[in-house]
Amino acid sequence: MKDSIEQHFLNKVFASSGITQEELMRIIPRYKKVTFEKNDYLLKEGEVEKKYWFIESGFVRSYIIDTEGNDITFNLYASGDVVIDYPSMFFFAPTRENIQALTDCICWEINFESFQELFNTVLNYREQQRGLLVGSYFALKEHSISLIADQAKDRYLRLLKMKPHIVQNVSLKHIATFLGITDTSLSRIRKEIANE
Amino acid sequence: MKDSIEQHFLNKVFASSGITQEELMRIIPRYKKVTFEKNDYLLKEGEVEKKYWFIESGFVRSYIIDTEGNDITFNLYASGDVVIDYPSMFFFAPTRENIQALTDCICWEINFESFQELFNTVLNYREQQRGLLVGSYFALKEHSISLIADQAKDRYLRLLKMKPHIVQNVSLKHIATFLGITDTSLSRIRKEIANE
DNA sequence: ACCAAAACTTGTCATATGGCAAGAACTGCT
DNA sequence: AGCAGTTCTTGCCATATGACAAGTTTTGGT
Repeated sequence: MKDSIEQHFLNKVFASSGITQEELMRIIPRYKKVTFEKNDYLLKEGEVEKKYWFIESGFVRSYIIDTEGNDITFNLYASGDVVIDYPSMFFFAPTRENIQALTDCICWEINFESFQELFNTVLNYREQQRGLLVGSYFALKEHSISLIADQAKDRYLRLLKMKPHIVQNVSLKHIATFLGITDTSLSRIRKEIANE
Repeated sequence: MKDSIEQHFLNKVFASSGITQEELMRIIPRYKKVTFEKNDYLLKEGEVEKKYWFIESGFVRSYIIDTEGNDITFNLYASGDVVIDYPSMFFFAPTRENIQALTDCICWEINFESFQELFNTVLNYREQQRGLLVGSYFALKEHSISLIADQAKDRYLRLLKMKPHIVQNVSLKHIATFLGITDTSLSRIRKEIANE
């Protein structure tokens, strides 16, 4: 059993999910504290890793290499976020993306077997975790709509508003590809905004 | 209880999910056959409709109106697909999109209460439905990557390969906005492909 | 503190795609 | 069959963004 200071982060994660103290006592021991150093990979393309992580501290990036060899950031994660490749976790499908620590990170890891047991036996955990999945879907949907409907500048302003800590802590080239543009264009957009 | 001909579609849907005959007998009565006429709305923006549908026949489109008033197709559905707005179903959040029948449709509907009961009591149903959600996430992810990484022409070719029945049955203006381009550009792309 | 590497900016020019408007082809209704 | 409305195509020009390359600034390791 972890000491109470270490549990503090997980307590926060599961707070306000309707999860009871008794359920918490079953859930928390299933999560294991792990650390990653800057540039470590949480997942590499082609692997099947049946685990996922909550980030307590640090920044993480997922990316793919497209058909022309370009490195494209698919998602950016910060403290409090869940890092999970759903197809890998649930379909045993090889990951299509690389997930890499941008900074040293403290994470809480759970493997598929533990997850599955909690999911099937703890009602509120099931609800909460399904909610995480729906939330991921929703975020991706909003991002995808933004890619179609908004100008690059508006996409950047939206990210700046929604996730200022990401913009402040991640290099512009990664933010650029996440927004579907080049670092050159992002640089010009930032200049334009600064001159307004 | 529906007659066996009507059940044929649902039997197919749940086949190969590890669902037993006994479980099927609990699941199938929860789905209700409903029909939509061309142009009927399954869901309208701002509503909270706690149900979802399997499409047995027909075509369905979801779309949003962006900040400049443009109608943008967000998804296209055909026979065998699930039509669901996850945030509405699970978060009780007002739908951000309109979902409309493009043709007359036969669908199988289940409401949230029935879904929730089956999800919490039928293990294989739970697995299968979670799989649907993960599958939706995966499809959206691939589409989103394609929006960033591929040229419009490649996105069109990809859709043509993956969902030829959609391309054949849905008007080009809807396909165009789904691909993130205008109908004008799609028309030019099609001409270019035809001349190859 | 110094140097190399990485990150960021800026210039020039190229290109994919959009906006608009006109015409052609198709569709559905009576 | 005929007309109206919709869908699709095409031409012209505008514009957002990309590609490449050179310069500047920042960062990190020793």
